[in-house]
Amino acid sequence: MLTLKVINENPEEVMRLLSKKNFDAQEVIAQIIGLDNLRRSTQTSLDTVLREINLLSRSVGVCMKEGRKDEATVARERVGTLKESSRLLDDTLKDTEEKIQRLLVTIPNLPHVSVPEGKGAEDNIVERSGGVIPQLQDDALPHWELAKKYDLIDFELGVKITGAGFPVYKGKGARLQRSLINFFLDCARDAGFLEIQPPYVVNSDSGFGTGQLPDKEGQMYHVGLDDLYLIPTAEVPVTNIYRDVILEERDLPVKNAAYSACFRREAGSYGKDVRGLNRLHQFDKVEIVCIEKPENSYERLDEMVRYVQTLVEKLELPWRILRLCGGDMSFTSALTFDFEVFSAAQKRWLEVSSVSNFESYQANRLKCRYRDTERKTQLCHTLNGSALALPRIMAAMLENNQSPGGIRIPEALTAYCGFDLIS
RNA sequence: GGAGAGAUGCUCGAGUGGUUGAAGAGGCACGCCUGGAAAGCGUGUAUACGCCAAAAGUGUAUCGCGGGUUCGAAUCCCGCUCUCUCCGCCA
Repeated sequence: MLTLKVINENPEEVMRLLSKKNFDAQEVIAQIIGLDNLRRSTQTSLDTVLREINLLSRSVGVCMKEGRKDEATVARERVGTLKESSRLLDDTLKDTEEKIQRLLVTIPNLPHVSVPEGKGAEDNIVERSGGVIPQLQDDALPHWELAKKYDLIDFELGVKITGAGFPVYKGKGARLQRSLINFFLDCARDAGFLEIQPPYVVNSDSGFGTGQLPDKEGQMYHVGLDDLYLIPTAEVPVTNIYRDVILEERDLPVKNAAYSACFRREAGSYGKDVRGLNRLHQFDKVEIVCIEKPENSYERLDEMVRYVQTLVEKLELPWRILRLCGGDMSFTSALTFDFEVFSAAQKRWLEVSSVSNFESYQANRLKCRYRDTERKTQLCHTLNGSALALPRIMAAMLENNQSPGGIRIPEALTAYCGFDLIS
């Protein structure tokens, strides 16, 4: 969430930037500023009353010791009346703080200046692209047909065991999954990321810290009995490592990478978009997370984007990078680059990665700070990106590399999976 | 799941009602000392919010979390969470 400081100091600027995200902040900003003024004045009054109570209480002790009982009684009675007003002020303060908090979390992050104007996906800007889109034979199959033909993935079996969106990978399909995970983790380590194996289930504090709660509650599977959530991405547990943490400047940047299964309810999805591997309730992903000093965070974002690019290149997939427009960006992001690979049989681009700088928006929720050179604490910037999500990589790989002789495995992976052809 | 013990600052650890944000030790930082280092000595070492134009300063809150008793709570009472030990179960 945004800090009160930013809102108080530049309300006009905040509103102007938010309009880029098609968010009209005028009313909520006015409310917050009003409530914040109330909060300040209430705290000032409360502090004054509490101070007097403290002084009087101490004097009671002194009076009793010196035998001045009458004075002590007077002080005691005075505290009694002050106590009542302090209770009222305290109620007002807490109530006001809660209201401010509730409003703050409804405001999305400010977009970076380089974010293009736009309403939706059609306004995203292609930043750069690479690879070669293969010319497939006329009877080329989409990946769900290939998966069946070569017995790589059984979607119906998943339906039986769990439900739609929980595929069962078999044989070379399963081995390919495992290879991709190891490949991505090894690449991340070579690029300087520390490998983390996080819990797949998190508490609500963690859900709040990264912004899934309260607004996106319906997107996560909830384990009611224990009030825990299945993670929608490793971003949640990994970023929450740094919740309520004050890092030293020398610790930055933090660069973590984690594989996890990801669970998403994807309520409301349907149709050809969700066919096969295109959208699942459970999938595998390697995520990279960085914590960085504010002045370096965009440089770090750039590094992460270039890193992800090396992955799609090694996998020999046709790719492009989109700079998301204001209207298509997530609630919490300041700048996002999406990676898409071309799935040649479906003849469409599939999103396989999203790399974002959240600036201090997540850090403010997380209370993730660092001590700068002047020993002052300030909020870190947090960034993350998929590197990469498996299913659509698998889809594009199967489709693009098919030929009458079978499906070719890109060279970078053969050492990991132990075969170079699926036939 | 059953029984018991506990939770204090970066760490260890004292503290059972009255300037205790918290003794002491360690760690860390800076300074002195040294040719350099060690040792030694000295100083400093939480966070949040408020007041102040700002710095200096100052007020309030925080001893797992929430509530209560009291003029006053780290200290007493209640609830919750977590950790540890023993038993049971178990990959």
